[in-house]
Amino acid sequence: MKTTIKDIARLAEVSTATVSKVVNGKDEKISAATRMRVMKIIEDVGYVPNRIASSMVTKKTRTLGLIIPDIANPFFPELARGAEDLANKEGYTLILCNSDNSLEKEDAYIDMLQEKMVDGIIFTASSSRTQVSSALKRVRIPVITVDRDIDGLKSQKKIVVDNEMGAYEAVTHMLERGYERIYHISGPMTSKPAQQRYKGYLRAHEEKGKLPFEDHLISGTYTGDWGFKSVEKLIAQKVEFDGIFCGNDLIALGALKALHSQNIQVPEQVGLVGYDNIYMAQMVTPELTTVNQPNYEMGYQAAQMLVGMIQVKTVRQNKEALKTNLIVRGTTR
Amino acid sequence: MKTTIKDIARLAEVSTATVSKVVNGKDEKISAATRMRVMKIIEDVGYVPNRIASSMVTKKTRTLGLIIPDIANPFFPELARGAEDLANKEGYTLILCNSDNSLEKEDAYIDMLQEKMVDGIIFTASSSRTQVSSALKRVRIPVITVDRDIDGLKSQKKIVVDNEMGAYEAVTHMLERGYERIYHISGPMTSKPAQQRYKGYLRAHEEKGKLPFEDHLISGTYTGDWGFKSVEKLIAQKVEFDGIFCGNDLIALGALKALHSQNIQVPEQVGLVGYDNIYMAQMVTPELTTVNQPNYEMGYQAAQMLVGMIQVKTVRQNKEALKTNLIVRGTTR
DNA sequence: ATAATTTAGGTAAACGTTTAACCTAGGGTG
DNA sequence: CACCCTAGGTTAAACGTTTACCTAAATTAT
Repeated sequence: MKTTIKDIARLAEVSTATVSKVVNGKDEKISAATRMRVMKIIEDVGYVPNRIASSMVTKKTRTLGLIIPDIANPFFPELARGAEDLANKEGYTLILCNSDNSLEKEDAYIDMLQEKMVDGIIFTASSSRTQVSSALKRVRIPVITVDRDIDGLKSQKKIVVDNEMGAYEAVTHMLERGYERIYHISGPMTSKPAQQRYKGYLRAHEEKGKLPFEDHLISGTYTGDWGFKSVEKLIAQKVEFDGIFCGNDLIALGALKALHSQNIQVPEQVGLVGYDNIYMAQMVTPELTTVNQPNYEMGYQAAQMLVGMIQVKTVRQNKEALKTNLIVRGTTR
Repeated sequence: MKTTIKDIARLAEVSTATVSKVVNGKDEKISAATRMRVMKIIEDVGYVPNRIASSMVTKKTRTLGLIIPDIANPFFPELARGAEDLANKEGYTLILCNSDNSLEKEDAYIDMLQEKMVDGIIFTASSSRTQVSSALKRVRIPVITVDRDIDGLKSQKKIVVDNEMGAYEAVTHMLERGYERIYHISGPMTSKPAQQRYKGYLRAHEEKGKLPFEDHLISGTYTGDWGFKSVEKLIAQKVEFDGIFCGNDLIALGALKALHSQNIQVPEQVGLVGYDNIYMAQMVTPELTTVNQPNYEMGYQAAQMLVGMIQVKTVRQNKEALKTNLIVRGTTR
């Protein structure tokens, strides 16, 4: 049978209130002698307090929920790591939820997290979420959306990055280095970041006085396979191009592989730029030029903002916009 | 104020017991009419049950803990994903803990998870853990160790892979393809998998009647940087070699990058083999020959075994050994 | 028609904490 | 000597469920 606070109280010949105070460090009113005695007994019998019972009365679980599409997608581990680091630092614990970009799974997780009384949720919505679901309406705890915000979600706080600017800088860089026919292999255009990056791509062309040519947008999924296949197709169709701006690094890495397999020289014949700056971007040859998205920071700041919301009712801002920066490496000349 | 089961009971003019039964589907003894009435009210007022309170009485939280060194290390996201998938399927939720290979953090997490009354823990120990700590001794819930087991942990169930065999097959393959001077750039030799893989490396040489040359073992960390630097050093020292067997894919990818930067042809001049078969292994050129480690499966089966332990007291086996398989791709001739 | 059984639901204790409110003995003050 | 403090506790209610056991009414068996 598990030992409870009552057992400790009995052994130490004090009340449970006293033990509780010692355990939680609220021991200003406890004499040193008593405190030592209680602590010794706790140590001896290996008592571990039941936080579920605490939560019952304090109404705080010191647990956060993290809903992301897929932890196996290299974009998310760093974000998760950032969130977990802040959570841990503040004494919180993190529940990991993979939604697979499915609205039903997202909703199920939202309900589940609420049932488990998490203190707040960090939420990267699926790219197909266009409106607030009933599960989302039921939410009565703080929610931070990160990377992708949700139209119409009331009292939403968000962490965003300036996707348009990131893409704008990347494409401007390509144009200035003399690449002329730049395709854009993007993720699903239902996702906000994809839309914004595309806008940046367009604006860069505009400002250089160029009209992008026809069919320059190749929209699909955020996977290496998609990048590989798209480039293969481009080559098979013998279309002309000397640049590819990819919706993320995974796509870019797939594209790079396809270019290599056709013996197309990068960056001499074709310039290639990714987005996200995942760890692997610098592990390939040539190293990938990419837009650094502060993934770790996003997770960290999201968690920080969330904890802020939980602990004080009033949060100074409801939007934190992080900056991207272009990292020029070997895939552009 | 949050609505509770009592509110629902009052509105539906039934007892809380009835509501509870309806919510949990234990409604054989509830008339259809009553059930419908209760369900409608739950829907209308948006009642969400408090699982913390349930846990108080059932003593089950339907939550699992996952302790790994670092989710940002590409080896772990898939494992985590596998674990989460099974957990979710069985109605469990997963708490993510990054230990950074620190014994203190591991111990802190173990205590924390116990305090939060998780039903079980999936544990990939840090490579430096040589003995059971006091936190580990305090554990009174099921623990599954995966990939790395812990000597002396009583009643431990484990998921392991045959590391020695995987390495043996990889190195045998290299020897048979004619590579003669094969270095082994490994992870930290305190970790069991590193030791076992090294054993496989040795056995392969032995069976081919070769004595490995001096200083063939270069032991460090499981990072791309380590692979890169080690190869750079080898080259700087002008040592002769025509093969590298790496402790994991990250090391191998770093090594590949170093070889590329020195214009050494892979696989013609030097053969290269990794270990783990992470997603990125097939995204580089040439694609990396590697030992497939069933990461997703490991996580999935660990969770499965754990849930089994939780739900029935008796589990048929306490060790599941998974098979690796060599995937020959482009970095060996 | 009556006894026995089934059906549908109610009652209340228990789970392990926290915490506001209360208590008490000893010491200091005027 | 009456009064008030303070230090160092204690008491007991509350948190929101589940569930073993109970009961009244309805049905079935005899």
